[in-house]
Amino acid sequence: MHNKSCIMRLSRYRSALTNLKLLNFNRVFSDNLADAAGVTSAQVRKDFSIFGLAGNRRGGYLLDDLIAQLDKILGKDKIQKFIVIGAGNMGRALLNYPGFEKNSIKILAGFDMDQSKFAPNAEIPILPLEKVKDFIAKNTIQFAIICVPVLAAPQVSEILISAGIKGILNFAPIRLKEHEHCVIENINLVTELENIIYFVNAIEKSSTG
Amino acid sequence: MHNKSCIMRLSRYRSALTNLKLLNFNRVFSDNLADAAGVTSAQVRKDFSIFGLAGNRRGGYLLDDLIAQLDKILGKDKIQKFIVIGAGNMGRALLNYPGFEKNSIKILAGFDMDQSKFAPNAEIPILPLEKVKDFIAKNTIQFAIICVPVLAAPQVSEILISAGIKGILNFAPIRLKEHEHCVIENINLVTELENIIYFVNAIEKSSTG
DNA sequence: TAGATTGTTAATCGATTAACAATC
DNA sequence: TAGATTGTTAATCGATTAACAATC
Repeated sequence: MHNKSCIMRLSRYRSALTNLKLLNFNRVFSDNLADAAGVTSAQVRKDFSIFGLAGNRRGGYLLDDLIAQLDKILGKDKIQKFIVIGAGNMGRALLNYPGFEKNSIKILAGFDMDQSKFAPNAEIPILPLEKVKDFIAKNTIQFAIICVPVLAAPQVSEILISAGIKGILNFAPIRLKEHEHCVIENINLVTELENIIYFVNAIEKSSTG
Repeated sequence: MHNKSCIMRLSRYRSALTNLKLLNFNRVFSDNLADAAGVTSAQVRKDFSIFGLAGNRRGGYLLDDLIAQLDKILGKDKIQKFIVIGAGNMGRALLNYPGFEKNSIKILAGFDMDQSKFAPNAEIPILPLEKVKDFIAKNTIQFAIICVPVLAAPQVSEILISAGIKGILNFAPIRLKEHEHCVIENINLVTELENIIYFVNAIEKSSTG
């Protein structure tokens, strides 16, 4: 099994390659791609060799080939079904995010505890949280995104995991621990901003003092 | 200067500590905190020693002390002013995100090109993009969050940097490159989800095959 | 062929962890 | 004092990079 940053890079390569394709490229060299993805060319070739992605020693890599193979590795050769828990601002933004569909990511429904948020007849329905277990089973959902308040998050993750969810992206500002039967990824918006704030201040201090 | 993951950990420690404080803790041991933040206790002590955060060899660390010192390091001892560019679903979700204010992060305004999004009299106003430069100058803003479509993102970042923005969090699905005068952090939602999908599939394969 | 790029190995680099002396 | 925890040094580990032979 490979490590997280390696997989994140594969995903970035793919994203960069689709941009290059829009510019009518047919082939790329490790150098081009490295530049677009913000890594070194040695890193690109190393990553590719790990996953058996081969090029031509003189002509680089064929764009279509490469994208197709990355799609397979990243599970983009079939639709991946998601649900969103919590239909607050962030939850609703994700329900309507236009970038998912063209990336084989489909959000089937949202869930909330607050009656005023329900929208059972919307294109992507928002349903009561107590229906989530049934919904997961009926639609064989593997993935969920958590956008509930911090206090609700641990409990919600328990419910999801016991209902059979295998992968969670958590936006609630509490670190949900990795689980034996479920991959969990945490994004903490405040932490991301604090990181930026720190480095801006650090640069200022070092240039001032 | 320290590396990104170290600073991200400091931020996570802080977040974990405020949770422990809610549970009426007065002191923590490196062990407790490590558990709450998902790292080893050696890592906690190492990080603390780098930043001169000292404890008591028998009594661990005083919670209030620790939080106050982390606040200083992370720039939380004063209000950090942000703007949001792009008032689509994601942009508006961030404008209304309740977790920022109690973390010394204040969003002063949103900006968009689409007239139908304007809301100059809202509590957090949404203004025309062409006013962004003036607004940044007048309000001495250092930080921005980009939530515009992928094609607009590079141009928007240029505008912001030339207007004096020093730190950017970018949600558009294109990697904006680090800039001499500006710290840039990219979050690509699709990449995060692809990462989860990959590891769920990898686990399934390894347990099946 | 000559030139350029891949694929891979070995070297480097840095971050994490283990271990333990200091000390409360 | 005995016991427990910090603070720090040295060892380990793994990821990144440099370099170059293979080859198109």
